[in-house]
Amino acid sequence: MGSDLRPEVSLGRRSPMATTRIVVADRNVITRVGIRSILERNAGMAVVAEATTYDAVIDAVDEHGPDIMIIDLDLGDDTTRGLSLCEEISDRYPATKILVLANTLSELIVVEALRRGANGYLCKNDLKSDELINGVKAIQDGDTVLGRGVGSLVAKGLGSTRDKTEHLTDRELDVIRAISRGLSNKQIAHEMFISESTVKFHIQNASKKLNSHRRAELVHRASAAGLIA
Amino acid sequence: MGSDLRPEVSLGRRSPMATTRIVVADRNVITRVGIRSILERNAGMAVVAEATTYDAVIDAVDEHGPDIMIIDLDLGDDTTRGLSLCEEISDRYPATKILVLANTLSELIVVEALRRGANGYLCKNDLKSDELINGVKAIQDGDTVLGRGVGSLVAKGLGSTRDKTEHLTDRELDVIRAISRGLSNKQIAHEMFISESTVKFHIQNASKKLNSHRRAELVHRASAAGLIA
DNA sequence: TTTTCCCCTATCCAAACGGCTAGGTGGGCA
DNA sequence: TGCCCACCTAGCCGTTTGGATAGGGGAAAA
Repeated sequence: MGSDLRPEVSLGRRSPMATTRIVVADRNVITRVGIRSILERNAGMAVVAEATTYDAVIDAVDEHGPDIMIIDLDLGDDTTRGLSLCEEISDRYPATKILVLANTLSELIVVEALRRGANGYLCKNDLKSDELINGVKAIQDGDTVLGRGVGSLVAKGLGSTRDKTEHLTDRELDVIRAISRGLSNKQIAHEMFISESTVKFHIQNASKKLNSHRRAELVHRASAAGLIA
Repeated sequence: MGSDLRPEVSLGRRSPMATTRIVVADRNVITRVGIRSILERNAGMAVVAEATTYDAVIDAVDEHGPDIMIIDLDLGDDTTRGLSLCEEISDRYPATKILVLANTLSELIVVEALRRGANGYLCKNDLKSDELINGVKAIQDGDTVLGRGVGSLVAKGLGSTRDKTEHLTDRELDVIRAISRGLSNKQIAHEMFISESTVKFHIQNASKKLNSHRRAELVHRASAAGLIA
């Protein structure tokens, strides 16, 4: 089912013995070293660069033009930038495949990443070594790889909530962050220089998008989706 | 400053050339491989076992009696068990030093871990390879190691909020988890087979401990502290 | 230019919440 | 044995919510 989404066939440029050149982006050394060890244990894969910031990722891709880019979206404190990064890389270097390696599983992020050009999405938790290796191979062959649990999540979301989900507006996020700090609508209104009605308006819209019916749930979902700190 | 907390001097049992035997507990392969690679790059350190569940940790320590145990508290879906694990290990194997390697930095967890026998607390994010290595060495020498940011956090918390913070009871956590799912007090009461009054009671107690005044904030704090998923 | 989207505002009402006080039970530890 | 603590229950009252409905303005895209 994965390959249906992006039906590109693998180009002939990959001879059987060529090494796959990989760039790894993750702010965490342990993870970088771990990925490198697992991949290089496998003949034919070489990690040619590591990056820890969004800008460094761009530089690394510019310099090495890797076959595959393995990236944790969560480099800075803003997952949104990681998503734009996917877009930028897949626009400028269509030949470079992107494998997102996330900490958390969030429907919102998964669909958004795929939409912006990611070729795969694996969740670090409970990932096995060979799943990583096979994932990389599959992606290089032009498949789209969704890890265990990810696929069904996306499938579920695609039918029902995709349209609602889209993404939250800036003001909606501001309001949610304020709520997470325990502020009442009145306090939020005052802080944001808007009326209480508007606060409620934003909350209701955000609630519909995240499919929640209580502000506590709203905060939790936004938090779990990595939308707020 | 770290060593002041636990002033044990290093025992003579460590000859200069002996290898340090280490057990690593983390549910994430990438992390396990990463830690192993970083440590074994260093002569004199050997990872003798890896564990991915609470029970496996106990088994591993029973079997290998390691010098150092590196553990991510977040093995199952219950950090509390990770904390009891620290207690159990430090009780039964006082010679085994415990280094907690956490994903998130939470005052609550840090103080609790130290109280229960952890000898160090490092945060994976932005950790450098040599910080890990030096941390392990320092811990083996009997020091208490608190990573960048962790120390000041604890110092800050020690004065002010320690007493209130303590820890949440099981029921309180259950209620918070239910709240995060968007349930009303009535629904929670029904689900937990208790009265609505009791639900409110638990919420109020938990709120005092986490110093919040609104259920949304409560959820957010518990979430940020890693107490709920 | 028309549509679309984000942002802002308003009013209504039932339900839910927070904060409080004041109790009762049973297990574990000193 | 008595104390502490986690757990459970009750009622009150003012405030805050959720949910619905019904608008207007401005900026950008189609």
